[in-house]
Amino acid sequence: MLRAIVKPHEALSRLRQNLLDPLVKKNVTISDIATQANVSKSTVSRVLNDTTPVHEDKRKAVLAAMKKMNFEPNVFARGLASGQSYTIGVVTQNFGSPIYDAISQGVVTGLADTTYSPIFADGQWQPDIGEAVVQTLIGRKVDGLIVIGSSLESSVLDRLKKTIPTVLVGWEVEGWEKQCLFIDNEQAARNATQHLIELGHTQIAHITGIATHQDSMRRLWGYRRALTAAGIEIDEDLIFEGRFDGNSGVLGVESFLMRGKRFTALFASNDATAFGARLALYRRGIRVPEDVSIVGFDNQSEAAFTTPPLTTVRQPAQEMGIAAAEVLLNLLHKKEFTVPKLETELVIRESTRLRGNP
Amino acid sequence: MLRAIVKPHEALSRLRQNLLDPLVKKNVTISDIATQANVSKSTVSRVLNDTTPVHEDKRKAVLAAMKKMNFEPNVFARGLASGQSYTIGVVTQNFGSPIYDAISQGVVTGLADTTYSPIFADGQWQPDIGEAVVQTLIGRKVDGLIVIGSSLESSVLDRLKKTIPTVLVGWEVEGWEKQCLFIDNEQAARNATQHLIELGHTQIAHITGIATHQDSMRRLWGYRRALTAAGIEIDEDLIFEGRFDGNSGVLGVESFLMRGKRFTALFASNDATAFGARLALYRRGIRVPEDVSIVGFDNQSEAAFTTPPLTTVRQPAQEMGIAAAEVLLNLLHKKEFTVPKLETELVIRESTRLRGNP
DNA sequence: CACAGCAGTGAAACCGGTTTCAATTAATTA
DNA sequence: TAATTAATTGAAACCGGTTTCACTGCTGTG
Repeated sequence: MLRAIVKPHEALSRLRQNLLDPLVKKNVTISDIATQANVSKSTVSRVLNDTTPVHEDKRKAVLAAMKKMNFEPNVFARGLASGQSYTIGVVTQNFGSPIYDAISQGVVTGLADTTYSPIFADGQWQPDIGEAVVQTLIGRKVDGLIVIGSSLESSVLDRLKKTIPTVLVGWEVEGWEKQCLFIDNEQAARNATQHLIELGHTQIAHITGIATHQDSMRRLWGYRRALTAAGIEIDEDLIFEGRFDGNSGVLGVESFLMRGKRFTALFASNDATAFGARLALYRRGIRVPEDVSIVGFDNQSEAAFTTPPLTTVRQPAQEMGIAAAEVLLNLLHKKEFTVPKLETELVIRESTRLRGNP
Repeated sequence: MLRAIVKPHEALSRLRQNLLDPLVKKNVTISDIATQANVSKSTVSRVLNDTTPVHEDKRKAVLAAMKKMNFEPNVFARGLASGQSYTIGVVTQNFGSPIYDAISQGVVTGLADTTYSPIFADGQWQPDIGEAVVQTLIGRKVDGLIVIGSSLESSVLDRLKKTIPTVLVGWEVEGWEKQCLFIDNEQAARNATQHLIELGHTQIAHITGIATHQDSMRRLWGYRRALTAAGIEIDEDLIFEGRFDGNSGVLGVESFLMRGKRFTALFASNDATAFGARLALYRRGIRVPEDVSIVGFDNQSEAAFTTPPLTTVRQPAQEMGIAAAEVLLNLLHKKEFTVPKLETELVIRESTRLRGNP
């Protein structure tokens, strides 16, 4: 016994819609499916979300109808009713920086084939912009947040923690152990410096990143620790405060040279800085690696093609992004999980070699 | 005469909500504002959207109430009712490529301070992925689309054209003149090659990008035109098919050298390729620019710090992104506008110089 | 002075889903 | 075989806005 369950007003509204705009492909709604499959809206919704058991026959009928009519649930209706948006907000420290872009790309990969989509926002290196941007994302009802780089102040973080599931990538924050992905910058920097020491260098310069930036501080710290551990006295004049960009590399080297500081090796806080440093040396006719060895950090794609190819620390950026997506997904589904340990790797290329005669 | 307009069920539901979850900051809705300002929901909505004139007194009352209660309209409810999402979908050719990232960044900038937010998706260089990704975005009810790079097939484009306001950036498509932003790749390539010719070079090699890619074809074409115009015969053996990456640069140069082809200058289809080429020359002990001059394309940030700094064609990537956002906004608001003309610029640095003795 | 026209407004329908609640039916237990 | 329990299911409320429609005063016109 078939029944045609059509509410008077629903039929009317659909009719009117079609009359007014006959060219528009009418949107298939859950009600259409219900009619087609001869069940109620409720049942269709149940099949859709798998919340309550539905008799196999009906389930099949519903699925068939959905397929046949090419049904796609309306995200707004769904969001309004359920409160979920299936959207993840991603705040990046800076759009266009190789390392943050790579992490972002990882997030995209990690979210592919899930029901969630990322929506990106750029913190532009400024915590207050970051805060505003988070606000916008929350206004857009994102289900979760991934914050790349130390783009927020701790007060904002505290608030976030009780507001919305959040994962931090690329920086370590106390109290966030379960939802925080980062590499051991200090150890990595130590390894990098150690590599130079093992090659016989003792006069090793360092150009830092943005001084207040966590990565920068830890890399500087690792550099110091390596030197100290090797019994090499730290010369503060061989440390230059940079800003993570090519220009800092140029300025740093210029500064050392103008002050007559001697050094046979240089550890740069990131690859961009290393590129700049390499250029400054080139300008002075100082050879790499014959006269000065250089180590960078990040292993951005260009590092393999500089002259000479740059020895650098590889960050598993892509993997971090993927892992961040996974952790957040687990958080959202309240599943148990452990935060993966992320390892860096020193990629030895041709910008470093045994120290020659001083 | 004040009236307390509170629907029984609304009051009840709010009460229950608060009882159940007293810690949760209850969401302020349009009804709350209506009650507070002593008007109807309709009026609040009118103030919110400025659709129908509202008496000044009431408007003020409503605005005051909204401010006082810190009201933010629910995007889902709004989207469901109005059909607008205030979201722009951005499909990029490839996440992580400097040039596309820069355009994306421009879009972000262009959309800042508007009511629209971008939501990004990565086409991963593959048209079919691009298509899927567009589908997802449409499923998310984006109000408009920005497609960066030639990431879609023309059949898909045709469909898009009648479905949703779309702007194309970084590629030219017939029939899309009013909503298409691109640079004159051919002219730019011609200028770049011309620059080499003016420096006295006649044996000028070229490494292309992905052969089927529009940018690549046009740059190749510009290269040919410049040579022909200068009366230089084109040597097909001096053209190598690359893939827009560093490795292509290495392979290209290796290929020329192994076949004993002589050249004193090289035009690379992009900077990444130029970097690779420069490395290959370095490996062979061939100097730049003394023995070989190199010109790249894109002016990505690293180009200024290579040894020597790379002469290259600057693309106004950021500006293109900004312009794309503007054009789309105008499209959405059905405003008149003209598509801005975007100019490239040859940035002459130190990788090119007068040809020495052959 | 009667009537058309317009600014302003509230009630209620509507957008398209989810979820609660009660009812129906089938299966299980005593 | 009667009573109880579990599995399914539909009706209706609800999410929070927008928009249509009808109605109230006022103003302008003849």
